[in-house]
Amino acid sequence: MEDTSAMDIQRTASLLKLLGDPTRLTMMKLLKSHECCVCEFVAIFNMSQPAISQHLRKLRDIELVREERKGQWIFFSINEEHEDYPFIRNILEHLPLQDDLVTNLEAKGLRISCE
Amino acid sequence: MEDTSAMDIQRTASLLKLLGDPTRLTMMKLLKSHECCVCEFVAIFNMSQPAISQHLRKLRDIELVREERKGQWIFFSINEEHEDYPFIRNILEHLPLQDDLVTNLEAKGLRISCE
DNA sequence: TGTCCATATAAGTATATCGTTATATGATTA
DNA sequence: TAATCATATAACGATATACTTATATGGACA
Repeated sequence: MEDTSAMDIQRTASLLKLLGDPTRLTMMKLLKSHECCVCEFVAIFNMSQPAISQHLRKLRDIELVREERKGQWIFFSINEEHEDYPFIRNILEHLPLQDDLVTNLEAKGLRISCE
Repeated sequence: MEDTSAMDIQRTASLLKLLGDPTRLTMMKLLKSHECCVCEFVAIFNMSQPAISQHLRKLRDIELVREERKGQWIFFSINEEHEDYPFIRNILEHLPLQDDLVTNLEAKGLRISCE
């Protein structure tokens, strides 16, 4: 029988491992203040669309983010209902705002809006 | 308003990556309440001595832990002076105590003490 | 001084991770 | 319905990671 506290360590370690990638960590910080769609992330990170899609899948697999289709696009947002969200929010609050990434997108006319 | 002591995304990501390993995360949690030497970790994690040594080196490389020789042994402790220690402490406080690992060591007579 | 013991490093291997390009999927819309 | 667009998946390669075993190092102390 496994010790339940060891499982907590285990789960926390895999959560931290997921957040321990600069692309995913920035994604999470960004999503804390803005919903974003895949193509926006592609523009922000200057990375291929599949690479972005794979990062988002990892975040979604453990339900750190949610997706919602709006018109042509699928928007991702932080799942504030996640059991570990308070813990995650704590981590994200230690990071500098990444809003300039979105501002730059807007400046280039690449920001998607669905109003 | 965001916390003023904002951490660099890149540096935070590599810190989280380091902590995102169950062995190292447990080590850090343990070190928060007990100094431990390498051979104690070997007994606790049931892992080879070089494996333990390599994990500790990673933690020491970014100065999360300090080492101090006491007699034959080298004891490791948490570096509370680390710039990011408050952040790290926050993470560790989210974890269940791992003191039973040390208690079990004592029960087996494997706990090293230097008095 | 020489031996012993704890720890560190070296070298090698298996697996994981993160990117790529090519292709599939599936909703939207013309 | 067919074309289009955004996104997902597949397949693959390069590099990183986390172990292993073998060996080196270096302080403690007989």
